[in-house]
Amino acid sequence: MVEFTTLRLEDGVPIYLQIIRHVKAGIAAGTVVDGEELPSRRALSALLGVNPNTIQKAFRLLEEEGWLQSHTGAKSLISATAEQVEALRKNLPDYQARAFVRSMKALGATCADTVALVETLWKEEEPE
Amino acid sequence: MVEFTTLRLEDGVPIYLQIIRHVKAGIAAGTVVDGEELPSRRALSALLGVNPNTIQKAFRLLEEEGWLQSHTGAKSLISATAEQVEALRKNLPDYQARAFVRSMKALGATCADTVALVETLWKEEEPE
DNA sequence: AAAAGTGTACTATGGATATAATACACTTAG
DNA sequence: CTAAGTGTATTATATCCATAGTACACTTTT
Repeated sequence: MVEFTTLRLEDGVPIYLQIIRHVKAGIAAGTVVDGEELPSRRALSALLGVNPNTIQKAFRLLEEEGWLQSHTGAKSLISATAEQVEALRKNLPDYQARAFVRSMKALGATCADTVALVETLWKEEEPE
Repeated sequence: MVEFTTLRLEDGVPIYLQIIRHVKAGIAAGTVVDGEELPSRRALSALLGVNPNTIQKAFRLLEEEGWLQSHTGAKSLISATAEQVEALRKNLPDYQARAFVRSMKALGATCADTVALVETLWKEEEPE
């Protein structure tokens, strides 16, 4: 069952996008695998305190992108081929890192300062 | 005059927020200083291809936060005390780095991998 | 003084996001 | 089989973002 208890919704970003990214991040990290079961729309709606239509929108878009399969009446399952996973694992971190580097350069930071900051925060942030 | 020619608008983030962040980043980087002149609402509207009301919203919020001063009929000027700048220079990079570290952890990346990726992209990205 | 430029305000419209409330067909568990 | 759970669809409402057009007072330039 795909976990959503670790998903903390932040405002400023559309909820349905945060749900989509959470699923993709799980697939890229390997904690979510092909064939795995997803919570129902209604259950996830209750868990996150979000309207069922918002969950449906996220799941519908994920299905259109080929990351899950749904059949009326049955539970939805993750769908991820090896090629899909590999592409995701390759592109997702790269994309995020590029945006980060760009923003840090805009702030006038140096490469060394940025790396030091990342290393410091990496250890500092919640040891799980 | 505060420069906006380097601002490349991306979609998915409200335009008025991108304008606000661009100004703040400039102040934090030291390329935008106290008393500096801003382009008029109409001029910046034409430059970015954005509605004047959107520019006005960004400038109004910046003024409410104390980053600029406007007087009807006259041009708007940057307002940034030493304390404001120092706080910005301290908090902005930290905030962005935290979000980055969190997202990279969600993708299952290691600290070493992340640092290596940042260093690689830092050199790669546009040498201006 | 006149004209141009600037800040500011207002109304109206359209699209995206999110909520609310139903409704129905299908699958699964009892 | 029956009931509960599930996916799916629909209509309506509210808010935010952005655009469009207009208007007016003030400042600066000419």
